[in-house]
Amino acid sequence: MSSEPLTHSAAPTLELVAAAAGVSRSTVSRVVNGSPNVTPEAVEAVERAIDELGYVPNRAARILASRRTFSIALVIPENTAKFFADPYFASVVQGLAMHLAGTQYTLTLLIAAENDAEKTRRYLQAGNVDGAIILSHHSDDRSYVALAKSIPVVFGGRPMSSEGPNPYYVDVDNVEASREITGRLVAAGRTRIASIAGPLNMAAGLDRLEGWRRALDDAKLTPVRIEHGDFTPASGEAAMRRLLDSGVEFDGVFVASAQMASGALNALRERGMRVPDDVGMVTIDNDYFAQSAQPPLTTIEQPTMEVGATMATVLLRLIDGESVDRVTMMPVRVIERDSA
Amino acid sequence: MSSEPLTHSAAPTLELVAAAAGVSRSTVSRVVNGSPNVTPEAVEAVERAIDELGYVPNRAARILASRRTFSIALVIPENTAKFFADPYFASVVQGLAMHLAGTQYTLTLLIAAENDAEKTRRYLQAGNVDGAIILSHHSDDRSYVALAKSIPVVFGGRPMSSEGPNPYYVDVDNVEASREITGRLVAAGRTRIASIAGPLNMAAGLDRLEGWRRALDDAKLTPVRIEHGDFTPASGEAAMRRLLDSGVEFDGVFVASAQMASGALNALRERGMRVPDDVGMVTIDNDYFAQSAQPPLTTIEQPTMEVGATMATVLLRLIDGESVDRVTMMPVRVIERDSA
DNA sequence: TTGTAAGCGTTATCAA
DNA sequence: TTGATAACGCTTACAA
Repeated sequence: MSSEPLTHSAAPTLELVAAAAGVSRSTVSRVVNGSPNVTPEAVEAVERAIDELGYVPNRAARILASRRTFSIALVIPENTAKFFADPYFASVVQGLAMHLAGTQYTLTLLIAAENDAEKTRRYLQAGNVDGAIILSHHSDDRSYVALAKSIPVVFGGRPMSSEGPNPYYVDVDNVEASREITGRLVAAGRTRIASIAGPLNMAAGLDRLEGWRRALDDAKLTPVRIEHGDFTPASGEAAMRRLLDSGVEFDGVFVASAQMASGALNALRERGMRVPDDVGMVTIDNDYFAQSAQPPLTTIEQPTMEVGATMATVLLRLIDGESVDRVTMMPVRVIERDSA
Repeated sequence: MSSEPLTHSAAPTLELVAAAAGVSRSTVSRVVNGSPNVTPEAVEAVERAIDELGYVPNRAARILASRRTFSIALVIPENTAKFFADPYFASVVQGLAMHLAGTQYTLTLLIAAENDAEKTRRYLQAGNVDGAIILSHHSDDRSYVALAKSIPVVFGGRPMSSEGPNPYYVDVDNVEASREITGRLVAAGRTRIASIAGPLNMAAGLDRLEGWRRALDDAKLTPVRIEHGDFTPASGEAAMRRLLDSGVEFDGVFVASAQMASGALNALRERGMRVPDDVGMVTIDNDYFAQSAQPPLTTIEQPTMEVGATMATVLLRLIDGESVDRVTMMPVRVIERDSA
């Protein structure tokens, strides 16, 4: 009772359009694909026919005949389970999707199951997509780096793999960004600066830690202590607890992501410590977590939407056989507030 | 210099597999598609050949020949710009994507440009997908309801449209949920209860407001005041400011989403009001916003991942021509904390 | 500039 | 149970 048969109104084919316009299928195809070698009259007639019939090219047929899929894969490793919850990724994907919406390309979401990465790899290599965008932090992106031998691949953030061809990627200079924002702590007079860092198997984790180190170096300060998290709020909270429990004294902390900072703030509050009164805090990402933290955090803003759009641009150029720089660095900016 | 030609190692075709296995293409096709009418020996031979050659069926060819696309569209209205930033959606999409990963189906992300919804509609009706999942709150989902005449469509949350065929959708009982959680405020002794509601052009906004009304009714309390937001933190903050500025006295507030509650909490804190000391607060969604709020909020937990997975299940059954209930209601549960 | 015709890699029908 | 063979709807030489 609840499901009636569906009326799949047979879509008009190119053949029908040709008949209606009084031309051959080739000509219709040319018009549809914007070939310059068609007389204005023919174009006119074809376009009218298309309009009247509501013709839409059959994607599969077009793909099969042209050997181009006009679709690109967005690969998300499954272990990045909380992927979608991360405002950074959310925004990058949004930028990506919106940019693509302005093109002929379609975005296919691919959750790469860990147990058989094989399945994903084969799908990608079987010519089902024209290119792939890999969004992950993890070091297990080796197989994807290799994938680049078969199809154009663009990474979001520098991949960790050392082998394989030089990957194409879009990123920000995490080392410089961290160094600069940690510098704000120094400028505020903090001398015992700790860090809640990201995982060392992610480039962002590694680089941000390095930036913190350099800032301390610049100021001739000694690193106080490092605790690691995985960029989630909960891990930031746990890391801060460990930091407090360790007994080391610190008056400043660089937290490698705003999400972790948010958690760290909770832990601090729990122990009665105040920011910036008792300890200064700076971080990276100007998302809701940084903006609505108590107090709002001095941080680094990344152009997340643009990162997504740029990844799309780079990939499309690669697909079109154009030459592109392997590395595209996006600018960041310091958002000064009162947490340092 | 930076981009070498790519070697698209020609993927082995079904034909090659047939040759290697010493059978016809038809037989290979049958094996690939799990037809029961093949001798074990043939299956064996074909499977070996497939393995050796690393054969993967060509999607386009398969789609073209079978008239099935094995792909479903996830339609996201562009005006739901902040879509990805919403933990609720993020989680639903995750559940959806992971469920689909276990099937033959592929998820195509479709950002529906507002200016030409036509483009999206055509894409969907041109037979490029087997079905569509519409994730939006808005009332402008009329065109999508109509879409259901052409292809199977499942909505996330009750669509607002009144015309067209009865839509299939997966949702939670927002009225009951809100009524129950608001009841916690009553149970805590609150008597002057306001609400920061969602937009009235979304079913969730409407229903949650209705639930709040009923709870007050149940307790013979008079509604104090309503301010509207759009489910984002910023809108919750603004709404709370308006509520405070209005001068009405209230000792309890039901905020229609945890994101808004998070913003509302900021506004309250800014004015020196404390939760739950001065005012009790309850909300909906047990995401990070509810969990890490100060204080953590008494709220309603929705099975977000399951909602996503269920939408996929319903859609696939529809595609397979099976009969499914128009409405699938998912259970929620109360998370009791100390904010009421 | 246009049309003809040969694929593209599958599935599906029909005989065998 | 298997194998020819004709679609599926489009692009693309090549010829005109």
